[in-house]
Amino acid sequence: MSAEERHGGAGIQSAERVLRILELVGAAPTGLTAAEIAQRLGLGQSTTYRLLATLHRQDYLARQSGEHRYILGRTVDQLGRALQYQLVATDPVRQVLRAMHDAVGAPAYLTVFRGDDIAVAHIEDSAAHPRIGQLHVGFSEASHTTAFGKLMLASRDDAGVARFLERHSPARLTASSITDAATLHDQLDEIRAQQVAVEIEEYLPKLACIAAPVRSAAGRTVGAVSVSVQAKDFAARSAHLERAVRRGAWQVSARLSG
Amino acid sequence: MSAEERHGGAGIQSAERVLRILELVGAAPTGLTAAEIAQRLGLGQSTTYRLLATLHRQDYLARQSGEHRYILGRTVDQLGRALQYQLVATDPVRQVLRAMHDAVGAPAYLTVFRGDDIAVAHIEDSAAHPRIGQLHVGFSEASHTTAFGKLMLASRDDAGVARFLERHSPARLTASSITDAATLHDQLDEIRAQQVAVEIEEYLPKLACIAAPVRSAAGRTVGAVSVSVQAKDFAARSAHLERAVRRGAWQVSARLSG
DNA sequence: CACCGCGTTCGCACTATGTGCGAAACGGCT
DNA sequence: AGCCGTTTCGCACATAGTGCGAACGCGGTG
Repeated sequence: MSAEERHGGAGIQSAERVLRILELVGAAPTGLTAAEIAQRLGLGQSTTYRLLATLHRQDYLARQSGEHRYILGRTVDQLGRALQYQLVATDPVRQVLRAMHDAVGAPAYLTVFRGDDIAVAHIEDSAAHPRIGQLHVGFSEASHTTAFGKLMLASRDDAGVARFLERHSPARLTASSITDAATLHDQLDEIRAQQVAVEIEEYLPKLACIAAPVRSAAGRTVGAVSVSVQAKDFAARSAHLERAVRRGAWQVSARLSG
Repeated sequence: MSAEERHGGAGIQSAERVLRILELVGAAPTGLTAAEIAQRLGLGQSTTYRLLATLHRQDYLARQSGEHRYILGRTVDQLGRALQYQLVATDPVRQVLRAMHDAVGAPAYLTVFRGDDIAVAHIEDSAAHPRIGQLHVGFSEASHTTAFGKLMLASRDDAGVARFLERHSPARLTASSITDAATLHDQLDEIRAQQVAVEIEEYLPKLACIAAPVRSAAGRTVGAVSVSVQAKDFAARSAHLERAVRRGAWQVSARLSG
């Protein structure tokens, strides 16, 4: 055993290297040469070429004729598409979000829970009601300070929540962010009872968000539908918004099973 | 040496296994359990778990709390996005295609050359002028029977073309498809001279397509802009179409460099 | 033409690296 | 308790992976 972890020691070296190569090439807009990769990973030529050959064979990497640079290949595209598909942002689902957006006059979000991450699968907004903050389609770390983050945590049992908190210490984002585990625990229980999660200025100042759970055919909570509005408007509109997200989440769930 | 290739012998076994796992998981809409993966690959438990641990650590795979299934993780998303970015289908570029579509009243395509593959980066169409055939956004094998495929081959030297033909024997798709290497060679020369490629019913019956090359700042041909129309209309409109794709390709090239 | 510089492949010797097997620790469920 | 299935651990073996240096191929250059 050379280095790595002293005990346990998962981590197949050559596998890690291959994965790292993919990331390197992905991060380089115009690709990388074998030499550059070898150098950045501190590997010998021989080894590098064999790793690259493996990636090339499986079409994870491609290279232009003539050029000596490696770029991402078709298999990466396939994987990305497969993932996109798994995020269920299909046309019928988008229509639901659009209807929600039109009904409440605010940006509507579909998020999908993936391990400890939350994937924003789709955002339906408009010039009049633009998406807020830096929230964009793609993966992001889950946070207990967002309405859908709460929903995700609420879908777990105590042990699951504990495991999450071990890895993600509850950082305070705004003055209203919860940092106390007991308080969070209570709030999750209430969310489990109501099947709706609310967040007011815990994630971003001036903003509030309300989310309802999307379920798989088997009943598992797999994601959330949410809308975000100005915090000052929230109290007056909450009943209406709640009905809208509940309906939207239900419709999305139905579209999934169908 | 166990099996695999008798000589030479590229192919890092554990790397291949890791990549194969990614594909397996990607192909399974709801993910796979460790046992299923082990079984499908014919591997021992121990080994499988170590490979999975590696993928999990680097966030190529994720798993829901509670669930024992592995699903694609955030790094796959990142790679897919990086690739998308490399395909240059940015907003300004799309605007160019939209303008082309409006100008010629036909679907407009942006393709990017990637090794021996062609990636359809974007299609701009409309209800009145829908995209044709099964051509969709994503990777596909290059073919000398498409206008952009010809353009890609024309961007290579003789050796490069030869290498391509070794792997992709020129199959006849329609009655008009070229199958003779010498004829193809001549046509490629003409394309190099004109800097435009035309295809009439060589790929799909009743359809014609005209494409112009997109270039990188360095002058390399990196892709193509094209429009496809009914074959019977082509002759009468060809001058107009040619001007449109030339202008579009130029504009896209400029957007890339800028 | 002989001489580089660069990218790529080859051969080889060494042992670290990856492997399978079996046992054991978990965790849920009845 | 007992009985799943899942996951971790420990160990012994040799395969699979590694680095090094040399050879090959090629395009450009004085």
